[in-house]
Amino acid sequence: MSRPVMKRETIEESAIRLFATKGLARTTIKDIAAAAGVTEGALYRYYSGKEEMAWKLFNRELDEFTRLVSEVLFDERMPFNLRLGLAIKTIYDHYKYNGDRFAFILLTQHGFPEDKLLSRDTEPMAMAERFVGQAMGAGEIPPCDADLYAALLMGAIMQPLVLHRYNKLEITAQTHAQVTASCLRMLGLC
Amino acid sequence: MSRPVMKRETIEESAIRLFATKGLARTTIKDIAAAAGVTEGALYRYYSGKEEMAWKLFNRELDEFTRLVSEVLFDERMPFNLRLGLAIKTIYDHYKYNGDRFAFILLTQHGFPEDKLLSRDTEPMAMAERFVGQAMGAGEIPPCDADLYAALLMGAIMQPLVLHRYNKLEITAQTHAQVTASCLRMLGLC
DNA sequence: TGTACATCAGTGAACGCGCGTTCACTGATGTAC
DNA sequence: TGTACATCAGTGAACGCGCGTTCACTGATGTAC
Repeated sequence: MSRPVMKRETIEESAIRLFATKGLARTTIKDIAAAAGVTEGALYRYYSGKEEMAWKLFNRELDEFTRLVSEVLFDERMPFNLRLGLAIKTIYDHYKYNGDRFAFILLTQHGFPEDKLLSRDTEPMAMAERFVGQAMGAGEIPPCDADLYAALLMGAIMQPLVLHRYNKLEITAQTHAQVTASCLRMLGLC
Repeated sequence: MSRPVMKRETIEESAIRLFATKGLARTTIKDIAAAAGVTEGALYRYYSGKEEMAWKLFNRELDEFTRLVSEVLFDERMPFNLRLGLAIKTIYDHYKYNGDRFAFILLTQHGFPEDKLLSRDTEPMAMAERFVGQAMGAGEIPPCDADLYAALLMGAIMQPLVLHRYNKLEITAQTHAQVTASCLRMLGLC
């Protein structure tokens, strides 16, 4: 048995939840510590500071998201339209069951300094672009700017989730299917 | 002639530019004052504080944007598809010629406390929803959730601009036309 | 088994600095007469 | 026209507080013998 009942996970969950709801800047170390039931110093056993913690958690969650979606998006046993549909279902499910973790990467990305954002490698955008590129190469999508279509796709898929987070849009069990249908029409991938 | 050469506009322009590039939280009063060529106290002649200034500027810019787009989006002399195309052109032009002002409303919205966001009335989303609703009522768009389609539309239109701001996507003179075509396909409005 | 020591997650109080804010003041411009 | 005064945009220095961070310490758990 590992030595004590470490509070690391509790701290990280509290931080993510607060970052996702109040934003990076408005969340203080004191907030996080209180939510996690520890004192403020405890945080520094695991991270060198607030900024580093936020950035590491952000990368962890974004990598996890990209991995999850890539798995179905590039499963070559399925046709492209089915892959996209499953990817969208995966995204909406992930949002449904991990609202805070998802909202964290969805809403706080603009809170980091630009140079940090630019240094990331496993971008979701690169993933989307690769998908569109492959479908285009296979002749399933009319020739186009893969990166522009990737942008349109990501924007359309994510915006409903942002709005839902602000209680401005209802999301039902059918929503992901309607989003999929719309995206397929947009891409000309039917 | 109004009394002195007031620095108010300079301060506001500097603030918007800094907010748009560094974000609300990372921009200090000292930054704004330095960029505007005034001392820090000058700001308080026009605003009661940093928060109030940011919020007022945000509302001003968002209202201006909504007004601009509404003008063409609800011009009943044109058919719906033309209206949407012109609205998208208007948006992309506004971004092109007022990059900082646009990026300010595009990127800093998640930096305000949620209750402030919820109190706004002239939402761009409401505008988009109204447009989709009208087109649907006229039988030009197959029946659907107007609010979901509005979300998809807004997401698709805005995402390329966000990415361009981070140097992750090129935008050319033809981009807005490609975006329009994609959106029309998505809505089934051809 | 019991005793002495090592480890280390978390404490709690203090620190100090960066930040937003305040305010008595300046000096240029406009107004009264 | 000239003189005395009012106005008020912007100054500059000080303030104070909220915040992230530090660090000597505690006490529970594991290890050596």
